[in-house]
Amino acid sequence: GWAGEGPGASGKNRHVCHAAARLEMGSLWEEFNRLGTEMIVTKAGRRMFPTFQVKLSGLDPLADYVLLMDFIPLDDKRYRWGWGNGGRGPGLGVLSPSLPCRYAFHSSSWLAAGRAEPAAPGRVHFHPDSPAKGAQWMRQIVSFDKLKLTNNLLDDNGHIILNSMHRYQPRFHVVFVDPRRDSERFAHQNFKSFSFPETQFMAVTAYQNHRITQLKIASNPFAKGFRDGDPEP
Amino acid sequence: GWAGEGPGASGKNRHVCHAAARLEMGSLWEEFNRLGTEMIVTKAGRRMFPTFQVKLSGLDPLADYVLLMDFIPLDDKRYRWGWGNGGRGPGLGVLSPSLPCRYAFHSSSWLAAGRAEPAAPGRVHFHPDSPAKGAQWMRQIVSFDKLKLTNNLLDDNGHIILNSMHRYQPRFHVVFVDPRRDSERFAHQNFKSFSFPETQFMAVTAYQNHRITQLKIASNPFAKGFRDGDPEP
DNA sequence: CCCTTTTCACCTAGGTGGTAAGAT
DNA sequence: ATCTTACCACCTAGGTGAAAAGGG
Repeated sequence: GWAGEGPGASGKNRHVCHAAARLEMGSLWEEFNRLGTEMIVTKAGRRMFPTFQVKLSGLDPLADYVLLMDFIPLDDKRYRWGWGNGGRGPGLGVLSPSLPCRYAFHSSSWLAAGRAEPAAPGRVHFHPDSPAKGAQWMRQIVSFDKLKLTNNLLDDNGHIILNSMHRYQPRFHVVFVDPRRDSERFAHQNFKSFSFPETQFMAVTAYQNHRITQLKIASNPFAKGFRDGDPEP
Repeated sequence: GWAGEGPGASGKNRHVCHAAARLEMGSLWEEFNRLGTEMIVTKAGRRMFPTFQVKLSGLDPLADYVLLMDFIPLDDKRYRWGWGNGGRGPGLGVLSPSLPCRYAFHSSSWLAAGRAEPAAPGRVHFHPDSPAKGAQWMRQIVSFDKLKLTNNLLDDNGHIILNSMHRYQPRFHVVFVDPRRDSERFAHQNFKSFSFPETQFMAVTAYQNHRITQLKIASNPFAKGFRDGDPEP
């Protein structure tokens, strides 16, 4: 679906006010989201799967834009995976209305386990083709497949630093490169942000929900080695 | 070594007049050049080996530059590989003083065989990081490893089109992105070109000089499968 | 005969989750 | 007990020259 701009869309520069972004692979994202998406974080950095990809429209074909992503904590909680009631029955499953887990009855689920760790330095990831003309960005799908997630607070590879067992919302920003000399004064007008709720996820160092593991194996080409059954188109 | 600018260095824009480029892997290029470098061209496009790489200096760190390459015919001849005298003795080897072939006595050599084919459309290859700031270009070695050579006159992948059995000189160009509104009028002042004689080569569809083949196998990591003897650093 | 095309085994380079060991 | 790390087999993706087949 199309993510609307956040509050305060008024007063935006004409080069971004009509910008729109459609999330690609939306049905796959939703399939993961129904189970509770998990993303692996490692010391060396791990790519996201599904990859965050958007189709852009409404840009000025002749203007320059920078595209970037960041990740914001969805709440101030730390989570753990388990039963939480001493194993006498299924977990409550959902602590937040936005944390779906249909299968809590059959297995474990995510439970709040205290306050969030201090937020890591809020890094951003610039799309490596930045800057580029609006026409270039709109020509085809924009893919953030070079973006990597790490749990290493001292990372010096420019990867996105996240806390494991915390929940995050990816955000996508379109920034107009303002050629005016005093462009800093208009910085707040020159960008537009997009947030797709179906892309939120739990950062983990190892998968907790076995259904997530199976869906990753089934849909990520690089995990084909772990598929067992007969293939399907 | 450092390639000097061509004639007419005067009148250049101050953003390029001090630009300098040092060819990387110079000793490897010279080793190939001593034997008579050959580069494979294919329908699908083939990378060069050695890869054309330069270390830049003298740019304005804050100015934008575009980097690109093109290939110019070294003469108006078509060549063929063989003895050329009916097999009664070694070939003459060198038809041009700039076409070295130390080993003509022991094997075959390149011989002129008529006038050159009509020149293919003179394409250029933009370095994919273009445009970027001078500081970015000077930070590390600039590598043209995405550049591919093809003999397909109808190529629509943007590869460099060359005629097989013809000799070429790679050229490297540094172009200052002039922010002035009437920058077209200064286009001739805003670039600087570099030409390294040790990078000239013969375009071929299959290697002719067996020594070239062996040196490629010995030095290109992707050809390691064809090495036989014991390894060396 | 000379040159080009196609296919192939063999590499480099790097993205997967499994697994077992390690850390707290 | 829970979470993290390091290593591994197994993939994708794509760059090599050899060899055989194709074309003029």
